[in-house]
Amino acid sequence: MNLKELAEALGLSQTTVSRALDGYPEVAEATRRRVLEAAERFNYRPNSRAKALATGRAMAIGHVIPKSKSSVMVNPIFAEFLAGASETYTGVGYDIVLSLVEDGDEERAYRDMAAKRMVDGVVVFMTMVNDPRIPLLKELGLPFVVHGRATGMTDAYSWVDVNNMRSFRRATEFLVDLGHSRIALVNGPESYAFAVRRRDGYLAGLQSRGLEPDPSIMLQEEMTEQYGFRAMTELLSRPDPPTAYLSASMITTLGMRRATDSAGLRLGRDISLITYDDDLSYFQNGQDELIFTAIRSSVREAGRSAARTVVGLIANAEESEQLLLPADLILGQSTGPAPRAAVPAQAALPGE
Amino acid sequence: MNLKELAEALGLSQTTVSRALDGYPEVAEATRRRVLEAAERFNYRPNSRAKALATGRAMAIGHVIPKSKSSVMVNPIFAEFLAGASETYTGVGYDIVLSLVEDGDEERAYRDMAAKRMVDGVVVFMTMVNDPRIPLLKELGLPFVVHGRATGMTDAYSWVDVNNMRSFRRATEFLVDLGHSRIALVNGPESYAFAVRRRDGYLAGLQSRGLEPDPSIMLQEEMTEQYGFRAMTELLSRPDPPTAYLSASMITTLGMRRATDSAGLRLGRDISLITYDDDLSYFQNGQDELIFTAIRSSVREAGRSAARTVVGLIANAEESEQLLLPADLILGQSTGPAPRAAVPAQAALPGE
DNA sequence: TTGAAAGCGATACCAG
DNA sequence: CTGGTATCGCTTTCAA
Repeated sequence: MNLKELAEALGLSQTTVSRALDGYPEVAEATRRRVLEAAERFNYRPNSRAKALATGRAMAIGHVIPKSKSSVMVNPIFAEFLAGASETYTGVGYDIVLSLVEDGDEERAYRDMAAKRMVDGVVVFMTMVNDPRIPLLKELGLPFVVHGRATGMTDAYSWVDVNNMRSFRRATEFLVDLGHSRIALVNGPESYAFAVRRRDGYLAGLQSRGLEPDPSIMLQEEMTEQYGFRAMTELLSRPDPPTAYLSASMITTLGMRRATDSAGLRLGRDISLITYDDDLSYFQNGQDELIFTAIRSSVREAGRSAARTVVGLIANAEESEQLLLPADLILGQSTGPAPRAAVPAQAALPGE
Repeated sequence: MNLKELAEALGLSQTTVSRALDGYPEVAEATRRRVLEAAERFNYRPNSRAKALATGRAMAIGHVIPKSKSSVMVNPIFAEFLAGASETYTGVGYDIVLSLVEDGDEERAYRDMAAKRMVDGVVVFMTMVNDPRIPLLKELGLPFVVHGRATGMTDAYSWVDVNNMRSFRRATEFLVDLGHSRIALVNGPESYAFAVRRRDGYLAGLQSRGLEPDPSIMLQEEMTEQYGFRAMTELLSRPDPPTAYLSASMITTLGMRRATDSAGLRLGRDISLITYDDDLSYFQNGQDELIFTAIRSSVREAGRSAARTVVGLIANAEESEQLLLPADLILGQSTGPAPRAAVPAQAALPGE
């Protein structure tokens, strides 16, 4: 059923039917009711391709994901972000176009999207230091929002981020306050902006407690299980292994736990481990381990916000928003008998 | 730059330019070269919305994902499948439209997709026993391929699956042969078709080794970390805890490992654990744990195949393919000194 | 308050 | 081999 047929069935012109459906004010109330009722009855939906062509709006947002970084897809953070974004999109009638591209094909993917007009805007993930996609998208004139913040950029652009720096600073301080002095950082690659911020937070945490950083226990690599396993195995085999660990991702942590098992060590007793995107419920279950829930809900909100922003940019090409969400940081310790009170989230500080 | 402008710049008609670009044979070789060169120079790409309207092909495939099952997004299997599918899609010029929907809104999501003509076909995930989406999509006339197989369906439909049943049978037999007689099954919800097949494989494995199943150690639930933790904690607290465990997903296993840690037990020494979608590399690293790599590569191939099939269905609405991929099952044991030889994959048996 | 008609940017049929 | 023109389904002036 298309507009023409619907209009014929109603004995009205396409114009009137279209207007009634889109809520234009100049259509008589009785007519509108009749149209709406018929549309419902015939299960009519406007053809989105024709609509896109006529209005110049595709009503879709592109999300380009470099494929080799397949860890991204497995990342709970990514899933959470996308879930949040989709909440917003469905609310305003936008669709998500997913583009998994080979590394190196990213530029072409964006150029294609822009030229083919499949999407009205894009969301950029896994932002790099000095990310080349930002000037590229500016050049293409494709509205975009960045999840994370590129560093070393002079241009203004819209971004949404969670407070990685503060999360890692507080986690580090927390571990120091528990008595740890050798704390390893099992970070993602510091070519990513978020990894740099996490490292900086870690360093700030050490410094605030008067500890010197040891570069030999600060690792960075693509966040896979294998990496976690190798890193932990190697660290534990040292003469003076760290007693506490900060892990950048759940997947990496999975590998680290394997290594811990292999070494016959027990988390929470022999060593402490804090994972960035881990889940709080274990702590509530009285699990014998340190838990650090930084972000699930913040990331979901970041997704919503990014979606709102990109949609706003499309409507008004001038707008440029920047939003820093506090990571809802909750720390727990179970070596004591009772759960520690959760540390309340703080408002974001400028520059963090 | 659009077709009209490109044609004007070349002093040719839109028709000729269009034909040259799409590789029609009747255009002069010299003209074609000239057109191609100009298109390249002006960075011209046909507007996909206009093309879709004119051809009746959206050149996009929809993937609808129920949101509450957010575990799906985190599932490595899902990521792998999507990566495989996208390889095929990019090869043939299709895009992926992702639709995360609230549970219960699924039917509406499919109806929308069909009526709005955003996509030419869909891929169905997390297939249920007697999945209502299959008759729905048939009714809508939207070409589709199912990842997994619904049971209890009489209609023919296209599906791609990995051999869940055989994987779990062989894993079970493997554990029995190692000397285990109490093997727990930490399964996904048996409302999903794949979970039923896994259970059946598990039961077949026990039976082939002359063991009686114990329903009290066969669990099923949505595959989250929390579930893994709770299930394992509970099982370990029993007077006669199982000595071996079959887990349905990496995420669930993560929770199970926590519980194992809490209980002060060590995998590979005190108990054995096999995870469906786990990674082989640990075994090769000499990790002290049983490893079961069933599927990553098979699932990627399943993704490719599903994409090929749905694209084929769109081209030829009569076609209906069904493909069962063997799970590339590799078992290892590290209690002995040397890695066991990998068990070679077998061809799929009918009915499995 | 309603309708006729001109696009939007491609494809594809029919002539030449 | 090349070009004119109708068409896809909708939105949006412009008239009535």
